[in-house]
Amino acid sequence: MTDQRERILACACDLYLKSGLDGLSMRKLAREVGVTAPAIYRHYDGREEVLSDVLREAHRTFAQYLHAALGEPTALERFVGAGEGYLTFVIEHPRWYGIMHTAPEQLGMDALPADIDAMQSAIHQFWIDRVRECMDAGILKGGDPAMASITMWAHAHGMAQLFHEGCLPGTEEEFKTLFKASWARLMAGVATEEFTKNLESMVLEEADMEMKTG
Amino acid sequence: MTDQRERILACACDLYLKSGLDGLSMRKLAREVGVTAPAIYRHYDGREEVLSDVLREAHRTFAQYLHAALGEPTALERFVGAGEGYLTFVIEHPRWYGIMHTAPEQLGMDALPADIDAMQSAIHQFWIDRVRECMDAGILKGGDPAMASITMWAHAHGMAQLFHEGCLPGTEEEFKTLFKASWARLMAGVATEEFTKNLESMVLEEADMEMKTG
DNA sequence: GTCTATAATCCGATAGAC
DNA sequence: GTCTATCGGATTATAGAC
Repeated sequence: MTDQRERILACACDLYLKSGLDGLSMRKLAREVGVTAPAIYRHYDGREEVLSDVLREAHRTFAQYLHAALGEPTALERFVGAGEGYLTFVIEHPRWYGIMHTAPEQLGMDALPADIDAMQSAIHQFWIDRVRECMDAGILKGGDPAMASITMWAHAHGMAQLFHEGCLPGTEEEFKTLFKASWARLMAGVATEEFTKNLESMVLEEADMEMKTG
Repeated sequence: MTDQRERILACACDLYLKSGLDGLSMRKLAREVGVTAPAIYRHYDGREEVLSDVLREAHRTFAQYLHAALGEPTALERFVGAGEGYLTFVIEHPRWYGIMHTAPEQLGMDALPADIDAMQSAIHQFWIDRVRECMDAGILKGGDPAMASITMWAHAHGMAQLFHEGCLPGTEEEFKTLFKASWARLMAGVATEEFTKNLESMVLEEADMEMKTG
């Protein structure tokens, strides 16, 4: 029954979110479902396939948090809304955020399943679209939206990681404030205007040239 | 003999750098050293203590990469040099970078040993000092150096993570270029000047206020 | 579809001989 | 200091009865 497979997946998600990757074994999963271990193999080929489904659920949930911003009327609000969705997901679902950034080999896979890879690409593309919108609206500086989105993506991802590692002091609420203040610094730039003038002509254009020719 | 303990540590580092955390078991370590497993316990209380020493080596190496920048004559060059040291370490030693950002519990420890915690603090402080120098030199905008350094730290860390996860396309050399271009964007800011003017008066000051009163 | 039973591996750690 | 031998536990996964 597909019914039972869904029950198993639900339990697998619960178990992972509660105990982490190491806590998600076929035996414990079976106990959680209320059957014995071999019964799981009737519905899943092995642990790897279970993890794939859990990972799929993580991406689905993450995409929901982001797509909520699509209801906003302006490019700026969709941009900010997507950022807030990201931030909320990071705070509310650290474990799901974690598995999404766990190397496939560590999950016992040689490579990511194609459909999950496609979900990642779609999420990445969603971000690029939000950035392009804001470029067109004169909110973000012009240029390649994919490049600018990498900068913001890296910043957000780094903040999330440092928070989850406990490298940033404070509670969740303080982290939210810290995150937004840091984002604002990224928007405005950390260097002085005088220095930036020199930097832009020296480094930025040179690097963009290299990227286009390389 | 301390001699043998050093040999074991060297093998443990090799083994970890080659096979990762899961590949570093007491049995495999013993085989690598050329003895049997119980012999390791004469020099180390257990796996946890071995991992502590490996982690210590990672921090030592990382600190060396950063401190090389202290030979530079100006604040800007020390700042840039530290950034390049960071980038080089990230590229040359992904596994060591990885273990430095692995949760203590995942290493089988309840907490980080005090001396390693102190090494982390020293590294963090080193960064804040470089930022403060550049603020004093008029290169970076004024404010709390610790806050500005978090923004840059998060960006660099995020770039490193995305690179190691394979989320960023390209070779190591292309990543270097990408990293520097992204850094330049962080220095100059991603938003337009018009938008930044509004943002600064709306969000940034408000957030800084919250941080100071909170 | 689920069960019992079990195979086959791996692990950390220890006792006691030498 | 190192060995052999072993304990006690975990895991994935399968065979075959029901």
